[in-house]
Amino acid sequence: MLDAAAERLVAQGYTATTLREIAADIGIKAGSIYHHFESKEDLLIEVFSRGIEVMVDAFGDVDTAMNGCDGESDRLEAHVRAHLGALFEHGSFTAAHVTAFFTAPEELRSAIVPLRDDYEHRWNALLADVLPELDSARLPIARLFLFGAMNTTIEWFDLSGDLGLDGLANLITVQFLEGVHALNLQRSTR
Amino acid sequence: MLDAAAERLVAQGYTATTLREIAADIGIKAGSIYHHFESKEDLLIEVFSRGIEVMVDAFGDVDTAMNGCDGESDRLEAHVRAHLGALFEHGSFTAAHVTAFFTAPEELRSAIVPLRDDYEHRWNALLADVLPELDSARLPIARLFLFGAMNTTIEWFDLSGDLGLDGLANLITVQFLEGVHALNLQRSTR
DNA sequence: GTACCTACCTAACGTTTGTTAGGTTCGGGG
DNA sequence: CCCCGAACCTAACAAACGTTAGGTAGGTAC
Repeated sequence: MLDAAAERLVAQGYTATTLREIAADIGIKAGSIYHHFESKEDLLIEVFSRGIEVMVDAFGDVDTAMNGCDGESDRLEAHVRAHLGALFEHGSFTAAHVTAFFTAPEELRSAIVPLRDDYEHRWNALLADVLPELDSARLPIARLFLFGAMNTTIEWFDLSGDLGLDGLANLITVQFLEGVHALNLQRSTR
Repeated sequence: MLDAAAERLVAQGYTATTLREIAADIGIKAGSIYHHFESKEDLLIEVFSRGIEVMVDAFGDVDTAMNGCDGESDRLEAHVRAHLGALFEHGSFTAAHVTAFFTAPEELRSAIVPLRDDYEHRWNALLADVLPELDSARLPIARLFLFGAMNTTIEWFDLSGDLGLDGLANLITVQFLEGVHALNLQRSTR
């Protein structure tokens, strides 16, 4: 049911996602949803929260898997890969979060913002490690550029194409670190 | 009235934007809108179209203003500045387009897509000029990265801050061309 | 003065939305 | 066997939506 809600969110945004549709998707009636959640807002808060949980978990998994043994740029690429994985490989929760979060009403958003902040802080810390020479005032901006590049991929990236998520992660990372010119060196650091 | 509709679109997305609200914003009643437009869809198609018009016009103005006399990276930066200007300085049409387009129903979107394609082709041509050594298969991907960085600025950039749109355009351009490391060289090419 | 047009309003229509109250089914525990 | 709770359904509610028919005010043209 949370999966169905997430997919509707991706396709239609907050307001256009109706409880009757979600219910129909899983073969029940709209009123039955209220046995599990107190309201539409309650249900979709859960969806958005899980979207962040998936991202945070993926981030943490990478951190524990590679403890300081690899190069910094490989470490960054692994985290980019994990973020893309959250977007494309772990259901629609993260995709729903990224696409529909800003279509949700303010009071719902403010309940989620603390979780978002936590994830953003992790990325800031990672970027501070990987790019120690970068002006700390520029660090959040660099992160936002990177997020922009990663998150808009849901609008165009074809999972079934030749590139694959590994290739995409490599492309985004080298482009981020070294600029467009480096885009020719495909899979160079792999 | 189109301005009011655009601002509602930015704040709430397609479905949550109601004709009664738009009408109230400009001091008339909902029914009166139908004297100017045939339907809600008709009205919002006009808003989305103008969002692209603003971008295309800004792009064209730069092209005519600087005919080959400047360096390629300055030319790119000028176009980035123009795109950001369309987002922040020419009403809410472009902002509405970028944020709410994907929340609109399919049949509306398909009426707008040709205009979007036109704008994207202009950028592809520009990037092919500025980056002649870049693999042409990677060119649309490079453009999407750049669009991602530029368009997500509406979610975080503070127009009243110290940086300004000129500074932001410079930051995005050098980051795009040379990678994050270049972010320290603020306003270097100016 | 009459005719007409533009811009707006009023009042309602049918539909859809989130939500709720009350009822049904069914499996497991005492 | 009885009871209870979980999971679901039916049927309706008030509110809000896009949309429409018909009416009104004010200006312009002849």
